[in-house]
Amino acid sequence: MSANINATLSALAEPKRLQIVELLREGPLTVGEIAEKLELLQPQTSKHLGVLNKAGLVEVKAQANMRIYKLCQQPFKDLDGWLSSFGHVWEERFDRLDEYLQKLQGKD
Amino acid sequence: MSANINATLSALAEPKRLQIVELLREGPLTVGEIAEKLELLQPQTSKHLGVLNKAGLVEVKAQANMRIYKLCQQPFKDLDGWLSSFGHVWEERFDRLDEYLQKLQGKD
DNA sequence: ATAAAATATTCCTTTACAAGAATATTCCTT
DNA sequence: AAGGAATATTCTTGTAAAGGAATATTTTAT
Repeated sequence: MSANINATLSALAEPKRLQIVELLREGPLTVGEIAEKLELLQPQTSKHLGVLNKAGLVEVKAQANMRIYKLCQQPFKDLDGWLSSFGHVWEERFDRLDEYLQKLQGKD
Repeated sequence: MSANINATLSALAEPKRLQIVELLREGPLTVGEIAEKLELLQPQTSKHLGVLNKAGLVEVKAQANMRIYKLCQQPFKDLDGWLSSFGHVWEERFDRLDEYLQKLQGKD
């Protein structure tokens, strides 16, 4: 459903949001806990979580008057899949730069 | 030398730059070729390549009056490594949300 | 019903950054 | 040496987005 690498990368590119994601690796947390652990103000914590949620990186569950946020796994799997599409680049024994240079030479 | 995930993510978050990186998966290219294939103007192509270079995602080799750009592998490996640090999150059989909810219950 | 706690939302200001256009630089060719 | 090709740089402008402060919303407790 979501292989939107761009959206995932944009959401993760913001330092505070990256921190939030890293914190959530250890398990679900409420907004207040996230704000406290990362020393963020509550409003910006909520806003960042909103961005992460919109990008599909995070999901919420309401519990009493608080919201518990946890990571979604799909976008991370997608990102991992995308990264593996680079695999063959490193696999190649020869440096394709040499190949390219020879190709240039041949144009004379 | 570089495990700067933030820098890598920021550089990749820009759509055109992501395209450039995806294009370079298939091998080294000159600025002109990149600009042509992605239908970008040369100045912005150079600028995006500059950003990618500064972030360490790409390296240049001067050849005649052109510059050949190719991907660096380290940052992608780092990113892959970072992603695998999420592994244990999905591995866990039980949803830690349940665990968290029980912990909340216990606070009464 | 009211107050208080937890979270979300709005408004404003500031900043970062990408696009566009023009120009500068570098290197080759003749 | 001069001209042209490939690339880089500068300057300006427009825009998206992050931070701060204040306020609104929702839920629980009394």
